[in-house]
Amino acid sequence: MEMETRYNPEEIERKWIEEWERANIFHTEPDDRRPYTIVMPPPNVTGVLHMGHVLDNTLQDILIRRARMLGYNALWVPGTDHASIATEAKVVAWLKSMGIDKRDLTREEFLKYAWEWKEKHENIIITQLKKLGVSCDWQRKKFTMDPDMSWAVIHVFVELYNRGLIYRDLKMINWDPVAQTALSDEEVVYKEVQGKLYYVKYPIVGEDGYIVIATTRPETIVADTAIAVHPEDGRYRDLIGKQAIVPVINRKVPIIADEYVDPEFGTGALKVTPAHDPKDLEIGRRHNLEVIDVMNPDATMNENSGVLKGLSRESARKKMVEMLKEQGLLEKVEDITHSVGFSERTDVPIEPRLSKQWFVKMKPLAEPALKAVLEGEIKFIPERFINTYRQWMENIHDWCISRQLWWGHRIPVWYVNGSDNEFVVAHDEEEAYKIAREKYGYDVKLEQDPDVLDTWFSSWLWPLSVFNYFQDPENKDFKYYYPTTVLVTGPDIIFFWVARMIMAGYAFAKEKPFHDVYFHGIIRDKLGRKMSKSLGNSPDVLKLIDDYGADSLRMGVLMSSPAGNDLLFDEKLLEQGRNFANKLWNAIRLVLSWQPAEENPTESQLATINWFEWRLNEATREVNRLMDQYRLSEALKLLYSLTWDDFASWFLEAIKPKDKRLPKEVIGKVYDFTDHILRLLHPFIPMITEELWHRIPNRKGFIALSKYPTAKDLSQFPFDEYSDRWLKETVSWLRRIFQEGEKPEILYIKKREEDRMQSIRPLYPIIYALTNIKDVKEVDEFPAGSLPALTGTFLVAVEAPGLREKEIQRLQREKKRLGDLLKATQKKLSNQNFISRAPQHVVERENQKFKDIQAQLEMVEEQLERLIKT
RNA sequence: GGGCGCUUAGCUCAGGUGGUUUAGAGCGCUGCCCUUACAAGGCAGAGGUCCCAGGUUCGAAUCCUGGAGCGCCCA
Repeated sequence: MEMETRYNPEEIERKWIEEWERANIFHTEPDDRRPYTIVMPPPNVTGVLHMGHVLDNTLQDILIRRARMLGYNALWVPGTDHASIATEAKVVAWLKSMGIDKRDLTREEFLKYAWEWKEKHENIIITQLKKLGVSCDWQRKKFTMDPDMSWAVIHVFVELYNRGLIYRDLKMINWDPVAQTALSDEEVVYKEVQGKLYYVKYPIVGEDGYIVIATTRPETIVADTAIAVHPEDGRYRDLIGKQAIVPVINRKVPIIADEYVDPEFGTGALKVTPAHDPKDLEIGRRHNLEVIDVMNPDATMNENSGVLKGLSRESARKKMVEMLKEQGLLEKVEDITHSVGFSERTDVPIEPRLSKQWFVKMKPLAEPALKAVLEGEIKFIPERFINTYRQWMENIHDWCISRQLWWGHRIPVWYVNGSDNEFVVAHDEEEAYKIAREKYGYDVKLEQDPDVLDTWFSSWLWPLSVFNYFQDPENKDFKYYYPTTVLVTGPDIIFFWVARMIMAGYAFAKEKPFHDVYFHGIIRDKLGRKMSKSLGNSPDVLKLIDDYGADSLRMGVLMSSPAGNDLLFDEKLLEQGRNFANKLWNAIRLVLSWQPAEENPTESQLATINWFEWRLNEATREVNRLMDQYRLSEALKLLYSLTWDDFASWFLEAIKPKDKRLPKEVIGKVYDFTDHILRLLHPFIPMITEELWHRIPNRKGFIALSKYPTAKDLSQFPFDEYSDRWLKETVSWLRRIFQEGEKPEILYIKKREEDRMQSIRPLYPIIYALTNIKDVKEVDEFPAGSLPALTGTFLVAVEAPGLREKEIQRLQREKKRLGDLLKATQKKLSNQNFISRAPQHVVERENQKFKDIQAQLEMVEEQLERLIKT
């Protein structure tokens, strides 16, 4: 088979993705192997694949592919999420672009459009995901609004309601005035913004004076129902119990004392607006204050706001400030930086709003979930996220789960005869009527709650519901695959999703949803900013795949993303991946250009094979160790240098024949090593490795289903890290000498302890293969006039008369370095504390080091003297 | 205000539980090479007070305390 000189991923990647799918090799059923299970964090059907998905899914694919190759029954369940609020916003915008107003549609008509939109976009994201080469079981793909998944959501609502863990209440919630729905606390993003602090004078009733309050929201003055001061605050003690007049609307309100007030902030006097601030509402409840709501759902001012009626919050603020100025009640305005909550989805300021919503009581659910993580029943990687988790769980608030939207799971509550307080909770309308009739008699009329549930109220059931736990808790998939092995996700959704899944696992199945949680970093742009559509700094993933190939993309994002650390994305990273793919391609191209010959292997070939077998096994052991600890990017870096440096630059160069012919048994070994390396790499870069593997003669099946290499016993090899270093440094040194025009043929090595000599002796023939050296002589003394050098921990020399001056300088530098090192070592060894307290092997090592350096230094001095004399 | 993290080469980052004789990688940089696997490459090389100050220790990039700068999460 001909191979291009440059690797071209496009066609090859497409081919193997199709082949794998055709052979359906990633589908599994329960059997007697051990399971290794991952459920995919489902991407939204709203979007396109972004860099976060690439990282998240690449990590999962690496884990699942290696598990499969290690002999586990490896299942990766894919799926998509309906993303209630985000999708509804997109559909509304889409309708608008067609000239349709959502308000002109019935719920049913709207949902028809929404489903149409979903079908189209779900396909896009799945196609994109497949392009990454993910090995999930598409046969088991789920969507959070599939009938069975929806049933589970409804069932859980009913179940939790019956357990007393779901309730409806009038509370201050986070209101998104653009999406016009309630949000949970987690969907509010706090940002520091530049604002103004307005100091406003409220006249005291029956007196001449004023009480001055400071506020950032003067438009809510029209909703004030009290002024509060701290009970200990001497400035205002006399005013407590009196009344003040709210400016503009001239309402008389009481001046009250409350511990909540911070005397340090502003003037120490607080305007109390129970309908528009959560803290004020608490104060209001403590003091039985009137609650006056002055806003409409779209955050315009309503009829209670008097002259402000009909204005937006922003215009109302301006108008209020003008009026205060006119009336001389605005004392001053200060600049202030304060924290304001914004909607995660629509990015507008949240309006705190009193509203009747559905809530989940979280405390009882959180308890076992917190315990599981603190006690290590569920492992977090990296561990530090346990702190984040604990902090949130220990201060958990009830979860607002109702959303004033149409797209999503409709709340299974039916109100009786138009009542707001009388309702039944049931799986469906039929059951609702049954329950209602029993409770209220036969003439009931039921009307279902129009709202839907928070998307995360379905997501938290994901690991349970994808295995159909709720409809059939004893089914064999669930029994076999649950709990899943590992969840791979970003720390940004630790509260939204991870914590709640753990709660759901214990609340329903009485068992954790996963053993491990692997948190990866967030991908940011070059400047460290989070990627977002509004910034336009999110690269087009499909274009990146077109330009570099999916393997290179996977490799690029992985090379610098250790667990939990953010990654600054730069297209340069992908060049590294692409260059690596090309290197691998060409290395195998070289291997395949060699022909087997009926010859005996040379001494050099045997030595090279022996050395590389040792290197390969060392690397294999290390890679497996790293991967067992989820240190995937470290494993990949190690494989990168194994492939590029040890295999391509050293092994292949040393074994490379002059005439394209290699002895049969040598070529067999080369194929074995190539096969071995491709398997090690396969989980990381699956497509190119599958392709190259098939090009090695006699490979059957798929590399994706082959066995992952594990290390052999290494005790038979005499090598260690020092011998490896000696080989490489000696060759580099010799190359430098050849570059200078010298042509030595004999390498002299100063004899050392026999076991040390044995650790490098088998490498001599490799030096013959890589340099012009024809012979190595182990000597007690170097010949007069020869050039010595220290390579690794050995002294070597060649005859190179032309380099005398340069070498004198080099040796002088070397002498100084060794002298310093010797002094440092001597100091250490003369320290009695060191001798008595350090572990014996460390002391021995230091002793050995001292002797080595001393011998080396003497040698260098001697050579230097000789060079100078001649 | 509370919590978590980061600071190592020009840039981006690795460096389990302290001890690897010389702290690493990729990119960038310098010199020489289009040597029939690969110029998306080869060979050789330069480049680092490991943020600062104390401390623990025989020994600290690594552990502790404090400080400076930066980032994230929660309130």
